[in-house]
Amino acid sequence: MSDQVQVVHAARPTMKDVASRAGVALKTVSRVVNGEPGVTPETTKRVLGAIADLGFRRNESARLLRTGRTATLGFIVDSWREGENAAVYHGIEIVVREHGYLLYAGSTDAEPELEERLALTMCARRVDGLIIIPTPGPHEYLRAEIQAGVGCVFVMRPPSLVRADVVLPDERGGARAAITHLIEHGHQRIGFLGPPAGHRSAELLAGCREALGSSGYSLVELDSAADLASADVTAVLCASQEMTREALRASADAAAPPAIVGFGDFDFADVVSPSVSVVAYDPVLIGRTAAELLVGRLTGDRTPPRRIEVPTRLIARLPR
Amino acid sequence: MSDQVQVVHAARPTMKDVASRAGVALKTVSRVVNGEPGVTPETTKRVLGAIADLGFRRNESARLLRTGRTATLGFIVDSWREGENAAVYHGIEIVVREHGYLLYAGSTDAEPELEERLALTMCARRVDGLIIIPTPGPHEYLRAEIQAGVGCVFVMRPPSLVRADVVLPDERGGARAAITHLIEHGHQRIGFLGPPAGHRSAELLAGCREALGSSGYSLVELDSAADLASADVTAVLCASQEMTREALRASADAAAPPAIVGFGDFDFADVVSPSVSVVAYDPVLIGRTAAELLVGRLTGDRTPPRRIEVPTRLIARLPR
DNA sequence: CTGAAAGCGCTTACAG
DNA sequence: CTGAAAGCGCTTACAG
Repeated sequence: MSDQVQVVHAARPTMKDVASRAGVALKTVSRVVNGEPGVTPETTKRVLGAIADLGFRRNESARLLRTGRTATLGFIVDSWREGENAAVYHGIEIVVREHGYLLYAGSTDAEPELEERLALTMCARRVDGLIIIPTPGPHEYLRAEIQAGVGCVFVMRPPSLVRADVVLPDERGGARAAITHLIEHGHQRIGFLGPPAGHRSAELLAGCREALGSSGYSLVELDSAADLASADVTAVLCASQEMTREALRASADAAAPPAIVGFGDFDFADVVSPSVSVVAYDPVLIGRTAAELLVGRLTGDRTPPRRIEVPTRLIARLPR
Repeated sequence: MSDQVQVVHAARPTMKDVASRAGVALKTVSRVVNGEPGVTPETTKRVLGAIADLGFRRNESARLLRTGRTATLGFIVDSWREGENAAVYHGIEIVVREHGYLLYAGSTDAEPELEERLALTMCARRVDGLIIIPTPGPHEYLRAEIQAGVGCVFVMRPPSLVRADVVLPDERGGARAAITHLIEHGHQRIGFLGPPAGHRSAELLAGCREALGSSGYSLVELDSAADLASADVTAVLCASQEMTREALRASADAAAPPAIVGFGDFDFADVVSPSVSVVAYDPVLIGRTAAELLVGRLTGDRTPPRRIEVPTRLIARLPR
């Protein structure tokens, strides 16, 4: 795993080097570098000169070790294949940048073991906090770290076996809006295309049932787009971008394709065929919200763990 | 910028704490933690016991400071909006994980100032190397860092004003294949939709001209998809996903839409309408290649800077 | 087999 | 206004 050879870098000048070149004590260099008051303009100039001559740049890692914090957050994502996740990242970064943090990032391919390894590695580097799009696995391994003061915010899905903040889209409300819209357009037998288990499916199905109420109309659960034709539905709600894509492929050559509603907007949504409606939400906002919550935790917010739902809205598109 | 309040973490046990609890010297704890030979099974057991009792986890940041390296690379991306970039990231991560590094990541919104700030911040933390999808701005600011031993590999675009490794798709070859294909299908007046300046456009246009040769057929440069109709072309090559999307939107209601070829594959490419062909390349491979090159540099590869082109291939799709 | 000392590059807490 | 000492949490180089 660690097969690096020790590389001989051109030696970097340190504060000690600057001090001896300027003919002052280490502490004086530190004062100048940190802009602390109480240094003669003359001394300051000498130090600044030495810094420039040597091309000195303070080693932030050393400073942070002494300071006790790392000014670093970690972002752990289940997969870079989901288009939304890069947008979540972007939202996190906006906040991170504002507050002077740097971000470790890593992905897990939805494997619990990789997630644990990555999260604990980041904790061993003493990140101040972690934002995680969790795998379905258990998360007790984080308890000791949370106890030790590491902030943890989950995104898109709640974690299992640990109490922590979570920020996600209002899936239930989105599903309700989708089903209501489909019913209004005359659909009475609607398919649901998504994994049989998992948080997303459970929430979406709950929303669907709420919207169906006592209408008597039926919801048909499908695990594969291949079953779309035989299921005899006139519309389908897809749980993810991937499912939406599968439904589109399966319907490409259909004489009467079903009305497709996808959960989550995507870049080419307005130019696919057959046309799709989407339950859109703002993944950038999810990232921002999570990061702001985390920064709040790190700066003293001791209120109980929160669950924040970001609104969804239906973007309906008629058949082209 | 840095408005964090110092948070009181539950004190983390250190090696010193473990040592005193186990009744041994610090160095012995270090030996056990590092699996160094020459410790009695009995002593080992005592130390391990103390570690477990205290919930000790070695502070990697402290270890790395002493060691002189950080086992950290940085990835700087111009934008998370380009779908390919998350895939490049994934490729980098595969290699990073294998070699036991951790990755700082950040985006620049294609702003040179942000890139410089981010890169120098990472360098101040003493990253071992940097992988950068560069903004169009100048990159001399990196010279001192490269001199000091920071490895730098650029991706997707070469940097300006600094010599360094670069990994990118074979844009010219891709454009050649696209134009050749279009000519074979009877197109004689072909549009090019892309920014008027920049590396990508220059390479693509060069490839187009090579393929057109002395055919006498014409290439029409367009900066906006809105000009597509009036330009009187029967086909168009789009320089990026964004341009492809614009071309699709502009052609959605056209009676006779142009044949569209997009540079860069994307998730829904097979279900859009009108249909598009794409010049595909593997962004994951680009990331892997860049990371492997960088790791090579960090482990002693002193050969001159390289330019590596990853192959492209045309995925042709007939009108639906 | 085990440990006391010095040091990575900085900051903190005190003196002068 | 300036500096010598101690320390952040580890490892390195040496002794015993």
